[in-house]
Amino acid sequence: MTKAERTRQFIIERSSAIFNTRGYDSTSLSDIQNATKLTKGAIYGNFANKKELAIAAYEHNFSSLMEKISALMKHTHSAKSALMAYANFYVQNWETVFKVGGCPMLNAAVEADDHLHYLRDAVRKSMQRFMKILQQTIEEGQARNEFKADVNSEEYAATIFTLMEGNILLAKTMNDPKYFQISANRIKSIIEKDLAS
Amino acid sequence: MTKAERTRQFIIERSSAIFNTRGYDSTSLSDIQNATKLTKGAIYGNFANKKELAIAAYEHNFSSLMEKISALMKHTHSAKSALMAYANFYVQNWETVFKVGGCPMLNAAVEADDHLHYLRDAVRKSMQRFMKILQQTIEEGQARNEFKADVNSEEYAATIFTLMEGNILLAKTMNDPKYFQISANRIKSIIEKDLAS
DNA sequence: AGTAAAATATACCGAATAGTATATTTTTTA
DNA sequence: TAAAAAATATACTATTCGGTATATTTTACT
Repeated sequence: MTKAERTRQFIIERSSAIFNTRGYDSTSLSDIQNATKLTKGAIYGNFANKKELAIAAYEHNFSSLMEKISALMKHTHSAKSALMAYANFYVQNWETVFKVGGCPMLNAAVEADDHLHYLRDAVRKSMQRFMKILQQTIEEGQARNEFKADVNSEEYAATIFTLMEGNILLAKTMNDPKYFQISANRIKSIIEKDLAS
Repeated sequence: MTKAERTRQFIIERSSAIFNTRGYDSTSLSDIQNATKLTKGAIYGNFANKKELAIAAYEHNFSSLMEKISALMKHTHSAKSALMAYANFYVQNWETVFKVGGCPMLNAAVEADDHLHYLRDAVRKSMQRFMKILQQTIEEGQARNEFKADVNSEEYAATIFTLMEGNILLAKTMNDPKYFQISANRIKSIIEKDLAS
């Protein structure tokens, strides 16, 4: 890893939480200078412009969250417990996630979808990637006869994702983590009543 | 209504969609000048600063959406159909809502909860007000023996709200209205299987 | 170790930002 | 309709914005 590559990574790591909390548009270069204690020369020597850094920061924010969740999901022995690992993730880790601004997909999507167009592709792809993992988990459950074969895996993946994102919004706005338990219970109920064979 | 009151209302009406689409922080005074064809003198003669206008614009965005939805809910004859009127609102009206930036609660909450603190109170109160309507609808259903008496009305209100907001995020990001039907079906299922007595 | 190349710092640019003081116009009221 | 009051336009702050050209420093290689 060259010096530039290390600096680039350093800038991403130091600025990603700021982008996630302040927003990708409202985060300024002086915010990044402050966080990194680097000058514009160093920043613009490693990124063509703010957009490029914003996209890199988003990818970093998304990846680090997704890795945590998918790691928890992989440590399970059934499709149900994998889905519940996701559902319970925020019950246990909401404080850590909120400290760096909350769910990157939620935050970036709101900015991207009719304002920061340059972020749209990255947000869309990452959201698709995330839901695909849920869908595959459901399909693995179906392959093992743990889940019914005739349920629409894509639809249930979307429903679970929806419940989680909506609850993040609600819990964050109300500053009350009780909602995470509600959504986890709801997801459990959906798995047991609709998915389980 | 004095001239100033009319102008104040005019500025709010012309700028509210811009705040909702571009974001409350990223919307600039020149955006507002453009939309109203008024000068800074007129704008600052009617609002102390951008914050005051942003809050007024948010209240307007929220109210106009809530009025539409609660009007549809009131035209129904049962708690179930009232809840379904909400669930189906976006199935039918997503294009109109998306044209002005989507759900004001979703958009403003993301900005408010750890950045634009001055918006936090307004967003929190409006979200609470909105969920309270859902909760009251459920409780009315319970009073009429349409719904089970022992279900937690607040919890189910939150779940339905969560499903809707999560789906707005998903449908808007993916630019695909199919998700609204999925959430409407899910809410119907919850009503029939969990709430209905 | 010395030197070329790469990386970073410094000093600047023009444009846009929110906000204000004052001049002008429009509205209201006597 | 004339004068007072209210509302709006104009012209101007100081600051911050993203970005760049160039000087300086640090890194990497011979």
